[in-house]
Amino acid sequence: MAALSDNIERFIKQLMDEDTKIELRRNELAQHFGCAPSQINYVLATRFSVDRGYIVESRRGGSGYVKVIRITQSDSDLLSVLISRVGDEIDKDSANAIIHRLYELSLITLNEARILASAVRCDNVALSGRACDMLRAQILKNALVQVFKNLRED
Amino acid sequence: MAALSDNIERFIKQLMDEDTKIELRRNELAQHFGCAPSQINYVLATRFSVDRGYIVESRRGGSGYVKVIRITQSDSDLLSVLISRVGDEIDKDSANAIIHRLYELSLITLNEARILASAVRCDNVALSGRACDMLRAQILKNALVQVFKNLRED
DNA sequence: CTCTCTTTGACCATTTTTGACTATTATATA
DNA sequence: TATATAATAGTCAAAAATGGTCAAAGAGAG
Repeated sequence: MAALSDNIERFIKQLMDEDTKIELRRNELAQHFGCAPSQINYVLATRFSVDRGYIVESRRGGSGYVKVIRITQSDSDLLSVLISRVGDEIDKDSANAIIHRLYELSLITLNEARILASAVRCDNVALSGRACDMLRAQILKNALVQVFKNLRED
Repeated sequence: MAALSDNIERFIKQLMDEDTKIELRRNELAQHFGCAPSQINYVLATRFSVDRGYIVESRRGGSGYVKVIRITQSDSDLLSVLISRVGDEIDKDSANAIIHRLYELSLITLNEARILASAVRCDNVALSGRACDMLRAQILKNALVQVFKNLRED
């Protein structure tokens, strides 16, 4: 069995037992487990992905950190549904429909919906239809993650 | 956990809580935080930039000082200033500084700031630096218009 | 034996912190 | 008044403190 990764995963989940958000020091953690620091990244990438209901944020440099945030199960389900719905490219109408839905579910406010819609408009941008759809998909997916992250933090 | 710079930033902002203008002694402040005086310059440069809505003035020599001034502007002025600041292309850090400023001015909420920042990230997008900066500028300007439109409606 | 998942390590990127050297200005002194 | 001195602040590059990436080696499961 792949003990190390599982142990690290368990350790992090224990830390999160009561809180939905914790802060780690990558190097400390690696030292604690006597492994390479990049091992921590591996665990975060494989066990704490968005699909599994987690969001990871970090900052480098002096007093840098790694934050792990848990989103609720139902939120995470919806999030992954929406993300796969968006896919690699999405046209403007479908994007707007998704934004509208988020608004109706009260997951975002009217202002947020408008900002999102404007971000996803992609007109005035010198990109051909296909490239535009791909770009829109990327922006929308980034924003979706953000929306759900916000939900957990409030 | 919080970095020295973060603490100094917070300290200065507390001093400015009610006033739009304060005066500091660089060396005193450095001593208070037990750090190199140039650390203060670092904080001023990274956290109190014009993009973030501050102006810093100083004078050397006997009874020298450092003044920090928060820029205040009417909304409509601000919109045009920001739009021309964004221009036809803008890098990520400057864009984030502007978003941060909108948040500090309470013109957008934290959630909105995050959505905007994510929309403007442009990573994962197969675009070269220059094209990316142009795209970012376009998205940001669209969103700015939206933000200020929303303001008028509330 | 092969395939996949894990683990490591060398190299990269970012942010903060410090220090040596420089520039400016008020004030005391000749 | 001219000059020296002390008191400030600024600059810039190096060092320190983090975290990230990616490809290759290792280990287990079938």
